[in-house]
Order: sequence, then C-alpha cells, then structure tokens
Amino acid sequence: MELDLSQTEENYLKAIYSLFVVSNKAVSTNKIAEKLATKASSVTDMIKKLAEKDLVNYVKYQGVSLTGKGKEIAIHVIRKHRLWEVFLVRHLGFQWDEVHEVAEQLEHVKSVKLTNGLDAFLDFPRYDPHGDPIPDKDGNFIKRNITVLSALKEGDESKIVGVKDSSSAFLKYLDNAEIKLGVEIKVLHKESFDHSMMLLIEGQKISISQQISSNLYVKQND
Amino acid sequence: MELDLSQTEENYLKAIYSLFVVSNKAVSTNKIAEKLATKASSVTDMIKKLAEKDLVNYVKYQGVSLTGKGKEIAIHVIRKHRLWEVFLVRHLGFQWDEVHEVAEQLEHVKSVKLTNGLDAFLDFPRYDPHGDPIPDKDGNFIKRNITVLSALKEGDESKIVGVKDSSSAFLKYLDNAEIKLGVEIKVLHKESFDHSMMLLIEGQKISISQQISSNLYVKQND
DNA sequence: ATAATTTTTTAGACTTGTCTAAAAATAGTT
DNA sequence: AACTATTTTTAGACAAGTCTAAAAAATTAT
Ligand SMILES: [Mn+2]
Ligand SMILES: [Mn+2]
Ligand SMILES: [Mn+2]
Ligand SMILES: [Mn+2]
Repeated sequence: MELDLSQTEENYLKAIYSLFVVSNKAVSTNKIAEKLATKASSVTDMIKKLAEKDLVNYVKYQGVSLTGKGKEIAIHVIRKHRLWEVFLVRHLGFQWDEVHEVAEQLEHVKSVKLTNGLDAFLDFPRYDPHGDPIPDKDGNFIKRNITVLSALKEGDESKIVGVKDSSSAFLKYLDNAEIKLGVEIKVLHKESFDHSMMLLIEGQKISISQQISSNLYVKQND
Repeated sequence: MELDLSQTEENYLKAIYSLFVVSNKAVSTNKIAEKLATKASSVTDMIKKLAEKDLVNYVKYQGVSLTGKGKEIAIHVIRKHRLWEVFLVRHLGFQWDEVHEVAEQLEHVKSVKLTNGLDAFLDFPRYDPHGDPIPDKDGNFIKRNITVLSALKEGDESKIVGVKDSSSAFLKYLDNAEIKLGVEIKVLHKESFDHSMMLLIEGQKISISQQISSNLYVKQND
C-alpha cells in the first residue's frame, strides 16, 4: 500500500491542508487555485485524481477535504519542509526570509531515513524559524495557544512566538525593526484612530501599524 | 541566460557526461538508453531537445557529446550529488551503500546558496564516500592518477582510494571483508589460474577474486 | 558487392499536468 | 420565483516525457 505521489500531488495536499486549517470547512476549488497559482479547471482535474486515490473527500460543487491518509501525507511533507528550514538557518547561514523557496524543493525528497536522520541531527526541533510547530515522525505536533498581537489590549504583556505572513518582505521588515521571535513585549498604547500600537520590546519603545500587529503571533496569556 | 532544466534533462546530461568520460568519444543512443533504463527512441527525442538548447552536439546517427555549457551543468549536478553523499554519511548516519538513491533526488535541488553553503558546512570535502572527487564551485576537480587494483603486480604496494562499482552489493561485500578506502595494501600473490589476488591489508592476509580487484581503484605509484 | 544484422530515427499513441472557452450548477438579488 | 452573478465542472487542446512498431541508416558478415 505504498503510493508514490508526485511533487504536484503533494503540493495540492499541502495546500488543501493549510486552507482547511484556517476555515475548518471543505475547501473550495477557487481557494486552492489561488493558493497554487493555477486555474480552477486544473484543480478540478487534480482533485478527481486525489479522490480516486482516497486522499481527499470530494463531492462535486461542495469542495474538498483530506482523508486520514491524505492528512497524514500532508503533515509529513510539512514536517520535512520545516525541518529543512531549521537546517538551512542553523547550519548553512540562511536568513529566515530565504529558506522557504529552497524548502519547497527539499520537502519532496523521499527517504524516511533522511527525514528522521535530519530530525535527530537537529536534535528534534519543535519549531521552525518562523515559529511554526514541527510534526514528529508520527505526525503529532504541539497545538499552541496563540493569538495575533493586534488582539492584545493596553497593558497586556506577552511574547512574540510566530509570524502569520512569512513573506520575505515582512520578515525583512521585522529584521530591520529588530523584532525577533522569543522576545517579551508589552502593549503600552493602542491608537484608536489607525489601530497602531506602541510596544515596549527589550527596553525600546516601538510603534507598529495594524498591518504588522495582525501578522505577529503572541503567546495566549491564560 | 538562465536556463532552468528539468530533472530529466539534468539526468541525461549527467549520463552523457559519465559515458563520455570512459570512452572519450561521442556517446551512442543505445548506451544512454541503457544507462537511464529507458528506450532508444526516448533518448533520440531528448537529445534533439538538448541540442536545441545548445547543451549537446548532435549529428544524426553519429552519437552525442556535451557542449561547454552542457558539461558545466553536468559537473554541477555531480558536485551536488557528491556533496550530499558526504553530508549523509558524515552527519546523518548513512552507510556508504545507502546514499546514492537519496543523492539522486537531492542533486536536483536548485539553489546556489544551498550548494555552496553545504560545501562550506562540510569544510570543502574533496572526495565523496566512494572516493570520487568533488568539483569545486567553478567545476574544477582533482584528476587523480589511479588504476584498478587488478593491474598491480606481485610485490606492488599501494593504497585503496576508490570503487569503480558502487552498487550496494559490492559496497556491502567490502564492509564485510573490512576493506575500507584509505588503507595501504600489498600484493602478496597473483594466482594465474583465476587471477585472484592475495593481499596484505593492515596485517591481515586476504584473498580476493578478480571481480573484486578490478572494481577497486588504487593510487597509481609513480 | 550484396545480404544480414544491429543501431538509430520516425510515426503515432499514451500519461501527467496544464490551459482556454463554454456549459452547468450554485448562490445572491430583486 | 425568476433573474443575475459567481463558482465549478466539462470539453478540447497542448507540452513534456515516455512507449511500441516500423522505417531508415550504418555496420558486419558472406
Ligand atoms: Mn516555509
Ligand atoms: Mn516555516
Ligand atoms: Mn552516488
Ligand atoms: Mn558517490
């Protein structure tokens, strides 16, 4: 029962998985097309193929969701993606905004020994450079209690633990503003006019727009 | 002038390169087909495509050779292949007979930063686990003066530096017989009947068949 | 030199993944 | 309920890479 999927098929499973996670309901053809920068008609074709292989549940016009097997594969690809990202940053001198593109390629390399060997070499990291949890070899991963920074109220204190947007542009902005994962922050003021925030980060007062605060994850305080 | 080749195209270039190296003349369609476990007709099709891209010199019915650009790409893929093999053995606990299959996948990952970062991480290794030289980032590599062990005469002393056959079966045989790269050997006796050899390896007397001795490379003594 | 054999190329077909254009189904609006 | 707009699916085509079967060229043998 060893099915060998193409990179394309794996990418579809990953896309469906991540879209399902945010909405928690059947994923639409158009959403998948947008995510994979392809056309809706191509998506329909591929969905049929994946349904044939029992990797997705598909009812015409009703959207698609992953089966157990499909979810397992999607998570395994995500595991590889994130492990490689850790490797690139820790050992090859990549910046956190440079790793994604390469990890998109490395995630499709098929070798259980490679994946688990890499995991061990990295000492079983639990988060990738963007703060996303890394599934273990059985597909289990930490479900963190997080919110976006923009949801905090004046006076709240928390810790920055991840990014929602991991585009190179956003990550470079954060580098520039010296906002790193793991730092403690305090919300000094919320401007009701434009919803910008004044933060205290490591003794520094920094003002950030809502665009920024809504793309930063902080630890949920409770 | 950035051409983006498919994995298949890269594999053809690599095959043509390695076949050319042994014969030093235009490579035949059938040889390529055999090497890549495909059909001659498929090879002809692909050769035309590569000729179109100026990666090979092709004259109908006369075989094929690499252009400068084609050779450059082939060597670059080989560089990646061998660097990954070193990584897998040194850092992920792979045996030397397990690395090839995975390296066949990793060699197609495209990122200059990745390749050069890996090279630096490994401290610029000059040989892969099978004793094959690793091209540097400019495509230059050591041309060693080597012969097959079977060519040595009685009384000759040398050092084992590589394997000609790198099949898992052969490599496992070597592991079992405790024949490793880098060890000094002395030819005690050559049996004229079956061309087997009696060797002295690290104080041990070992007899090997011609099948074995003709697949081991030793340093040329002069 | 001619015939037989082998190698290489061509012709036509198939699969995967994609596309555009058009049809069908669904959702939203009056 | 009927019309409109949007979403999704189908139909047909294309490029990449492969295959089988047959034709053409090159090589080897007689
Ligand atoms: Mn990523
Ligand atoms: Mn990531
Ligand atoms: Mn190899
Ligand atoms: Mn090797």
